[in-house]
Amino acid sequence: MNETSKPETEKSEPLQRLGEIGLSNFAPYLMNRIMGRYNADLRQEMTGLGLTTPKMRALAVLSVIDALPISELAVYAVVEQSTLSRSLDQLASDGMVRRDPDPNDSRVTRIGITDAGRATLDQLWPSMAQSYAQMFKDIPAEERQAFVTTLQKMLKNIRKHDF
Amino acid sequence: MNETSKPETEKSEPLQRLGEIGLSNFAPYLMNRIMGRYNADLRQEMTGLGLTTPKMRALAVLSVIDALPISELAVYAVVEQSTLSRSLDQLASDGMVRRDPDPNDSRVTRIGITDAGRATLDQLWPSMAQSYAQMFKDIPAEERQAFVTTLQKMLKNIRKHDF
DNA sequence: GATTTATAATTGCAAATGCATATTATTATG
DNA sequence: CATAATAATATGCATTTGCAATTATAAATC
Repeated sequence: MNETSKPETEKSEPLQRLGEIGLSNFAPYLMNRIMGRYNADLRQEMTGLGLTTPKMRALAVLSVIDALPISELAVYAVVEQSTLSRSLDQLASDGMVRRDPDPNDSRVTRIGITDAGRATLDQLWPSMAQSYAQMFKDIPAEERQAFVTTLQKMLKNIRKHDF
Repeated sequence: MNETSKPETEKSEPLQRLGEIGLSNFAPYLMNRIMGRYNADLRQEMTGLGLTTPKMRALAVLSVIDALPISELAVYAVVEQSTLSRSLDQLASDGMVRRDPDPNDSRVTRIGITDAGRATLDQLWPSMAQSYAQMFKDIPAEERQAFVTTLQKMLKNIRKHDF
């Protein structure tokens, strides 16, 4: 038996509908809404730096894990492969990344972030950190940690790759 | 003094960088990545029903809160106003929503979901519920509840409107 | 080792997106 | 009560996006 805070009038249906759950209790809705705001807030800053969301994400990932194959970068950065390909065109022509051929597999292109790329990301980082702080305002460290732990489990549950 | 589970080698910097936090500890990254997968998984199902992400979100919100002004629907559905306007054109011509003039303010158009709209959403719902279940697989009810509670706080922290 | 199958990356193209602006209606101000 | 400022929605337009197909390379199978 699973206990709930308040006993419901009915036993659980085979499939509870969204109206019954309510938007504000439906985690995917809340997450989409929060990230929508976060990303929209950031877009403004990015525009000033000549970045789009995919370009920013690519740089952000590369600042942590450099020299990734494009296909892996697409997964980490959560950007469609074809979109990423074109974003990399722009980043490369702006001197923010390099395309290096993989020595072992000539199908693969590895992407490296340049100093200029890091510098641009550094300019954006304060805004990202600021939005991050705003998001977690008044949420105690313990709760934040628990939240991130749950997120890590969720990612493991739904990701298609091992990274 | 704030205590952490393990004492770090250094006192907290004025601005910790992403590389130091690590992607897998950075909540916005994890959330974007999880929702990216969730949305991409759903997109496939939606395509078969003639829906796009904005159209689906509009229907999902309307299934819970009907007769919303377009501007409010845009906030709830996390879709740009102009994008939503066009999505509603399509939904209306497919008979999934109605545009009703607001009796008190003739600038406002209120959107109502039709039976056909509900029926389409019902067809999609099993996939959404399935992705939802997959996301929270092996995560106990208590932890899910705590997670949602944190999300609700976060939304309150970053939203621009009172709803 | 030739042929099939699978993988990485790019590109053509139609559709979707977001910004800035236009249009219409409402509210606030002088 | 005329006029200016604000608000809701729609639309023009350039850019971005995602899907499907293409190209090039590698791995698997016969």
